[in-house]
Amino acid sequence: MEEIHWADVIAEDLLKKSKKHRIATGITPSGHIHLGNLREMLTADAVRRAVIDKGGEAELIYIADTFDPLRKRYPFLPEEYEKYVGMPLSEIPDPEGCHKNYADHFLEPFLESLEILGIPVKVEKADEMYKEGRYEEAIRTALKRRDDIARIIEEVTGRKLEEDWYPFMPLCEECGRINSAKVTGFDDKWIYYRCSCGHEGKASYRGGGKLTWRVDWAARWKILGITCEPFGKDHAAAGGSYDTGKRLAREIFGIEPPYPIPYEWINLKGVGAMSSSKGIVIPVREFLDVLPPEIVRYIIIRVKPKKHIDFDPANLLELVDEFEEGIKKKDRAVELSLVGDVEYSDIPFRHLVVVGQIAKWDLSKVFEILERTGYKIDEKARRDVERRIKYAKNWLEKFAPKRLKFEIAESVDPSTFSEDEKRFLRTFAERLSDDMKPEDIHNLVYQVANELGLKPAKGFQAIYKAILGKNYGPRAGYFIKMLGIEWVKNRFMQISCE
RNA sequence: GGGCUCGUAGCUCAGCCAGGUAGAGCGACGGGCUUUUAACCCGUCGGUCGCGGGUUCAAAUCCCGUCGAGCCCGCCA
Repeated sequence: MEEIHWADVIAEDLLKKSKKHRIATGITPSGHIHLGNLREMLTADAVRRAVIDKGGEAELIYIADTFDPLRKRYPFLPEEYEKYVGMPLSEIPDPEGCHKNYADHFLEPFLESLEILGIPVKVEKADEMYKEGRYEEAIRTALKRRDDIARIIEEVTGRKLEEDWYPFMPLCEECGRINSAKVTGFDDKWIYYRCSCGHEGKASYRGGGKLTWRVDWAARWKILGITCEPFGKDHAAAGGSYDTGKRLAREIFGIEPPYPIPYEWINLKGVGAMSSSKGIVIPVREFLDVLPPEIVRYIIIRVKPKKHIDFDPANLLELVDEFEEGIKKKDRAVELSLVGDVEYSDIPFRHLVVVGQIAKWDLSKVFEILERTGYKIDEKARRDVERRIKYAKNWLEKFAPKRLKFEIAESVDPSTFSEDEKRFLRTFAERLSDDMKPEDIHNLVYQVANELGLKPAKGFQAIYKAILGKNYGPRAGYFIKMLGIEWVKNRFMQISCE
């Protein structure tokens, strides 16, 4: 039986309702946006592609909650940022001074990442939406129907709202905070408030504050015409924000709530759930230097949204193997992960990691070795290797387990070699000559070992020990050729003549 | 207390939604390749599908219950 990818299942569902879809995503740019956040984007994008593949229309909207207050001074912020707590992210200066404001600082690299990942989004910044008055009607509705909204929230969550609760958070013009003022009344023109800083004032319907989270969410569905939205499991819990949003959408705003796609967290192996506030984070942008976009997409798209992902950067090779296997089999998850018209050659990433190290990341040497190891280097392969070798290098440096790395030892101590090993190295070195091919060199190991009555394995070990200080290493023939016959001879003689 | 997910081979998991003879990869074991970084090829071993009930001609799959693990329910996805 053929297995249907989860994105296709959802797309089918969506298309039963309508041909056209707007899928919403939303991440608060309060800190580095990380791999966990990315799940929302990729879940949405996989569905978008699936809908289009089935002949529908779909687009992605990314709502940046730039008007949300800074909740606390996160560990990565300087002490003086204490004073900005409670102010909207869009109104706080960039902690590193390189962008227009705090929100943009984290937003921009993220948007750059989305582009690399091939995720086309229409970006909406919440602060701008409020300031432009796009929320105006919703705010009026919400204030007028305060009692109905309160009742719904109380019914769904089982918690009691305060008498003076309003679904609106005024932005205090005195202290600049958006989470400290209480609405005291409203008329057609203004919303009146009293702030905990002591200030009393009036707020505009355009940018003078924002709706509280649960109401805001339902309101934006209406304003933007959202038909589908992935969201974290926290919102999906019974009595959570989706449950209230659903009723608010129908009963207050008169729309059908979007098709929900709850998804699970991504755990960093051995560390825990990724969370910007806890500082457990690999910023997405950084990730994309280490892995090609299609692999990053695959990490997430291969798994059903409701299953949690344990992500272990050190184990990536297996995943890449699986991906490369999937290309051949035209696996759907792989198909949904490929970006643009990238073409893969048949050279495994795993192999590039080894070859790159031998070639010391010199491209022409890389090709030389690849050809020697039997790969045909045509245009396609050339482009592919040029692209992926960079990732191999970065991955190796950042995430790879130590055993995959090797380095030429500066020097080795001859006294750590046995007589047999020395004898082997000396004989081997004497027989080495410049005109030998890698294959000849490889064969020489067997010849010499046999002549000396040693097991070939012993010979190989001696060679690696002499070059790397470890008893294993890359294929001996081309490795030695690569290093230069003279150099190897010298090293071996030096050890064996001590 | 509520919600979600998971429990299938030694390990990682697929299969469950649309019931029809238990699958893959890795590992282990055996063999091959003039061992090479977690290379390749062939083969073998390996599972009471957490447990108990129910529905059915037929259940890993659907229903009820139960045990165990993880996560989420304070406006962080």
